Amino acid sequence: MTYSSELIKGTLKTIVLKLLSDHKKMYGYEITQKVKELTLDKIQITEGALYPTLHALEEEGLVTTETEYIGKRVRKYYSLSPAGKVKTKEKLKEFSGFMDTMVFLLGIKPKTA
Amino acid sequence: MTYSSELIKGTLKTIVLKLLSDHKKMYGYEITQKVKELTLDKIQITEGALYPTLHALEEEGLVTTETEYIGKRVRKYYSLSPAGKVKTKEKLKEFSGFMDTMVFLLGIKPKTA
DNA sequence: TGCAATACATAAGATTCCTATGTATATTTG
DNA sequence: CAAATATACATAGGAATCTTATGTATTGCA
Repeated sequence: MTYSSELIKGTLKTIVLKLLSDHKKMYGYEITQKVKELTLDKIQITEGALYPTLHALEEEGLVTTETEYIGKRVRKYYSLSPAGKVKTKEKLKEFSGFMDTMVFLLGIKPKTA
Repeated sequence: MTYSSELIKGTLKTIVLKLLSDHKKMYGYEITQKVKELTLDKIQITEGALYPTLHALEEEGLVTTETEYIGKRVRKYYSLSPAGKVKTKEKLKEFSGFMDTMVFLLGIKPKTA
């Protein structure tokens, strides 16, 4: 089962930033697989969504890139810039607050981890 | 402070359905005010988003309407249909699951209410 | 050798929301 | 009492974000 994609909307940048803050350095395909793995296939990031997002993050100066070759195949690694680290904290805080609000509004009992 | 609207995307229908399930009968403007009130202004539903959504819910057969006149001013009440009640439960369950997934993925500590 | 996986990328289209605008009535306030 | 604000509906145009589809190319495996 995959969550209807409308729920994912607006959260992709936050997810990517968070993963980069945990792993220092990741490439696009790796990010799609990591999300799949961590969410037990419940969230699938499509490449058509991810790559433009990564390019946007780069343009915003939130990530830096370095290209590496694995044999003849190119791999583009992304890392958080200092501004990206700040932005990540902001995004996580905002999302956290949004969820608290939604939990209250919808009367949902969160799984107390 | 208002949450950046991108986060709200995909949740509007769920919010409306939930409010209708709590209040039996509400009109559009009332819904915008209720959300504002319950979220302490943190979530603002614009009319440009709400009315088309209500019309969509009606077309989908999830709500029924009745028009009332307050003096000369029209008021259009919305209520959940049986199918709407079922859908509400589904949507809430889905959103709840999505949040659990996101909490894990983003390493967020939910406010244990 | 052919299929699946890895790895990048973009274009066209769908969805969902916001901003702006429009209409009209009712209430509050200076 | 006039003007501003609040109530109450509605839609069109545009922005943002994602999906689907497509394209290119390399690598691993059966």
